[in-house]
Amino acid sequence: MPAVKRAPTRAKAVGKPAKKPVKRPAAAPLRKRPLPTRVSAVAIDLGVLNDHLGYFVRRLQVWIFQDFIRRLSHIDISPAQFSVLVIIGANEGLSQSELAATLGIERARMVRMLHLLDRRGLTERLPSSADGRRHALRLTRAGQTQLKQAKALAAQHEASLLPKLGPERYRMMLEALREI
Amino acid sequence: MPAVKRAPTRAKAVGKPAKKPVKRPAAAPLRKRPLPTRVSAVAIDLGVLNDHLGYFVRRLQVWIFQDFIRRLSHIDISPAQFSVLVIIGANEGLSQSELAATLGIERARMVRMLHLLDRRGLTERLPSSADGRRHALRLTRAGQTQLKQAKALAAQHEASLLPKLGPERYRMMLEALREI
DNA sequence: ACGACATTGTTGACCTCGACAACAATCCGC
DNA sequence: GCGGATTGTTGTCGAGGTCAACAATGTCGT
Repeated sequence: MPAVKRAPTRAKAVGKPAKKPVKRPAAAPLRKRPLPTRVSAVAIDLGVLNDHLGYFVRRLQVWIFQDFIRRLSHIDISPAQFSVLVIIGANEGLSQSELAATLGIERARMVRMLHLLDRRGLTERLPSSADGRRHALRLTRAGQTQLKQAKALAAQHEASLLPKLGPERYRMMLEALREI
Repeated sequence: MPAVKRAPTRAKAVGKPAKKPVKRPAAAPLRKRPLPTRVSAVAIDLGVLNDHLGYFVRRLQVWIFQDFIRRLSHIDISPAQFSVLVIIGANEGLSQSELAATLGIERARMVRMLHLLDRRGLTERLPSSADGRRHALRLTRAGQTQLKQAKALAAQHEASLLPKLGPERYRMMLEALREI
């Protein structure tokens, strides 16, 4: 009986000393008669996934983000960070809550993000004149410079989407999505 | 000087005993003159984000997934799990690698996902007849039943998108995305 | 037939991110 | 002046993506 007794790979490497005998087998015994496997290189059927917008939107989003991340990897700016910098740059003095709500990011998450951007010297949190609770956000000089570079790279990224998606499809989708 | 000395919230609560004095202040000293804050309820400018397809695709994806998750919360099936069940159901006997590649999920991730679905009794990993390395995947009886329910709920979810996005926009986008 | 190499499934470890809960400081309305 | 809401903050949990290492197995060239 070949197959499937291959679990005990590197039993106890560095884990904590006390930790149960480790659920080694992982994939259960499974002792049934074999199955014809797949017909090999035959295209796999997506089934009802073909009728689900969410599936395709997800795939497209991941694909777009990968290209974006790759192109901005030089300056180490993630899509989320880019959106934060853009919004602050276009709305100097807004609060963290407004920023978070605009981008659909949790307030708590935004705190840590801004903390990082602060440490990198890209953003500032100034005391708000009217409201002692708020922080008025703005870009530092360095932040403005960085944002300019990021925008240039992001524009290249965006331009690269056109041929890959088809110019008509691209414009159609962008227009449709803006309205939603 | 009010504002911004509010960091020391719950200094050391439950954290480990030895753990540095904790980077308490978090938001740095910042001692500059205030800034006019925002003009309050004025709509926030998205800036160049308006020209980035990725931004809107991301927002749409998150929005769609939230609805999906909410509707399938009864049976506790995530979008990723749903896609896995659908693919297995439509391609009985395929391998984990094929499945992972089809859905754009890492092989390592797929292992743990299937481990969970196995434990829930929805899927099975049978020894492949031809290749001792592979596992031939398929749904258990319970998995088929569960998938049927999930498909019904997912169809409701999908139907709910139509009015919210507009029927023409919906069909246009689904068609466009399928081709990519 | 044998050995180098590729594939498959698996585990461990790390990191990002979303979601909650709790909290101090502050503001607002009555 | 007091109760309740808002803002920024920290801690914690869990889901996922990524990468490296490994054992078992299969494949191919010679």
